[in-house]
Amino acid sequence: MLEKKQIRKTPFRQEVLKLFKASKNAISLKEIERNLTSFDRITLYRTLKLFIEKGLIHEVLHSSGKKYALCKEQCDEHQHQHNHLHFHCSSCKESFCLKTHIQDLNLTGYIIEQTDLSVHGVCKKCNN
Amino acid sequence: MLEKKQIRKTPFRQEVLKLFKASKNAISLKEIERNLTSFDRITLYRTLKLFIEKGLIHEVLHSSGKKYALCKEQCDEHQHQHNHLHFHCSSCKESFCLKTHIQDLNLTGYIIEQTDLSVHGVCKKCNN
DNA sequence: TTTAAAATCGCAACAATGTTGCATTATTAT
DNA sequence: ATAATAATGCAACATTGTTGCGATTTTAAA
Repeated sequence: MLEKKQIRKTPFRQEVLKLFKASKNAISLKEIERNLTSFDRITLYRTLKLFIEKGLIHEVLHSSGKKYALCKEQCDEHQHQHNHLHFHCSSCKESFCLKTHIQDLNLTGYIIEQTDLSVHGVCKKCNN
Repeated sequence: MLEKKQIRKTPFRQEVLKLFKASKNAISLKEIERNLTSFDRITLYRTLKLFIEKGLIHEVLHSSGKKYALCKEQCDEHQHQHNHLHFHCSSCKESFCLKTHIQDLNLTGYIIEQTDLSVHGVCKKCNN
């Protein structure tokens, strides 16, 4: 099992991971719950938290709630590698609106209503 | 007042708008509450919701909560103009992980730990 | 300016979600 | 097999999001 990300192998965690592997897209908490035969709300909460910390999954944010998805890249407990026009500083908690050039997204066929580019990290001020 | 976005002018709303104008960066709900002399939680909630609907402010999403900021562009009740690698379809509610070329963000001085590029709209399937 | 219709406010109440502590149970390594 | 360590499940609580409704305020028309 891929559980060798320093995550202890338990039946519940394996079941949750299985769900993620079977999902093509990001899934919401409710979708996860709906697909579990039985579950404890708190345990699931902690499982997702751990998976995120260990770099196994990452959060996908949108206005009406979070979704979760397997990390496609080499994420670990120190860093998630996924790509904001809003810079969120984990040190000072400020959110900076930074102007950045974003090339045209070639999303032909899609209707784009709103887009968000966000960056987490440490800002200039805190990086001193 | 800028309240001519079809928003009725009330003392409370003016006070909230004033806060936004005085804020250089996006602000959290708690920061708003902290800067109001007195407030009703529900009224504030509805005020923000209205401001967003009318295109006066927009949400800034990050993992540990939402922040809010004035819209810099010509947003209205039909569209917010701000810029995801995750595509959120408002029709089927799916979140697609789309591969997109993102140019280097020239954020020298910043430590980048995690970034998210997200797009809201209607996906190919639903746009038929 | 007065007044009536329409919208907002503020409160109660509740739903959903996030979080911690702790005793019990399961997992891992010896 | 067993002891140390971690995970589980429950209670309890905190935070946030949401609706209904009567009282109040705003707006616009008389």
